[in-house]
Amino acid sequence: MEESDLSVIETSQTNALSKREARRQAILVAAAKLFLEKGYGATSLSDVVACSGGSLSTLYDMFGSKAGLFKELVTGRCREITGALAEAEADGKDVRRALMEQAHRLFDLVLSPDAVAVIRLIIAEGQQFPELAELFYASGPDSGRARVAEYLSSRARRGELAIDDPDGAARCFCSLVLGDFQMRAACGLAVRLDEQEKARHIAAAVETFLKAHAPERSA
Amino acid sequence: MEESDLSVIETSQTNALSKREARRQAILVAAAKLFLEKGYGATSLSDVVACSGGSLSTLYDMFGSKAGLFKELVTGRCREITGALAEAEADGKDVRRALMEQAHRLFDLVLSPDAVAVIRLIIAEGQQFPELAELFYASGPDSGRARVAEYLSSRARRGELAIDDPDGAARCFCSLVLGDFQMRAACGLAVRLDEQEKARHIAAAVETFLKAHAPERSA
DNA sequence: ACTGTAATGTAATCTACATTACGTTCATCG
DNA sequence: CGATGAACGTAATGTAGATTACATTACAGT
Repeated sequence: MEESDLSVIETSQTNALSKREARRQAILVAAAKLFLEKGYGATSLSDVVACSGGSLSTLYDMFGSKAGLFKELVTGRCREITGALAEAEADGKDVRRALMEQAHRLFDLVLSPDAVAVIRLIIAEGQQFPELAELFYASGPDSGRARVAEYLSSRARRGELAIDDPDGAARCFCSLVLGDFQMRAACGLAVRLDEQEKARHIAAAVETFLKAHAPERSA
Repeated sequence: MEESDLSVIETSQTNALSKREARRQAILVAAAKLFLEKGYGATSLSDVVACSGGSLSTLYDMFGSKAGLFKELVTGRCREITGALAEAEADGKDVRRALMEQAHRLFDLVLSPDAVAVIRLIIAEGQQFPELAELFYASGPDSGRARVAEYLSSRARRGELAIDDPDGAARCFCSLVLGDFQMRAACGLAVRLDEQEKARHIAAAVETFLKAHAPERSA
């Protein structure tokens, strides 16, 4: 029975599943909007349902509790956000250009409204959900930093940079690029930087990094 | 009547005031402990009173509301924390030494449990209390950065550093020193650094900064 | 001692949810 | 068609906590 008419079963099941999946997504979208915008405590599940359509009962059926919905939401957002870092592949370019591009990517990603809202939530609810911070850091900043460190190492091996502690250098690079903008944004302060100021800041950060890690001329 | 026996009036008034003041302080201390430790939402005013002694009525009489108590508490903490930066005065020392000392001060201050708890609260309740972030940044990081910028300028004028944008350089210095430790701490992740690692990190930050801003030899 | 004022303790009020229960609707499947 | 189970909507239920009201007490100034 399970094997014979897969097609029929599949269509019906995919219909059912996709319906359920659609509800699920709708709830997650609504929850994202409300949680990220108003915070955990200030968002009621009735609000979420009012915004997503569907019923409270379904929400409880799917997520079990407010905390369950929240955790699912934040972990999903973490994956999305940190996934956006993966596409680097700048092996042929010269170091300055590669670092500039990486710096822009990093800056834009970390200061995107979504990422800011997520980190704000993680900080705000860190007492109740300590797992979230660990998860976020492991999948985001830490793996990103490791990638940067690896890149720096490879360039150091070719003599294009002077790096003795790749991990420290990577931290240094990220810190220079991000400055205190992330913290300011997390605090809710408007980070007002037009494109020109942003470009100037990033260029300065990269130049500082390069100057500090320039290979010795006489060696 | 007002002028004649000031002393008597004063003693009685100071007694009364100091009593009131004592209550006030007790409440603020208890509130600090609970708010900083458990967060705004998770702390009830009954908890505060239970911890401070006195009565709920007095609390309301003095602070008007939960939000009022919170604001008073956080602004007070901001003043205390940021006040601790003021004593620099390192004019005779050489640049490296002065920067090292400043870096240590900055690092210890920003990562002190109190400062971490305060910034965590500011971030968590930023939606409800946007003033707090502005106040904190104005009195803390911004004025601190300005002082660093001024110092760097003065050394640049003497040719001991190459600085074209003092404010940018100050941001750079602070970012290098703090790394992402502040954000990690705010997220509740344990920042495990023994004294040696800390010293190494700070030394590396200062060296990086100096290398990037060394005055040109051939000029 | 007498009075007004500030401080206390207790308990009532009110509101806002999280969570659960239940009766209804609707589509899918046999 | 009739049954099964998901999804729905609504309305309890229960709790927690902010805020207020009130009756009582301590105490300074006369």
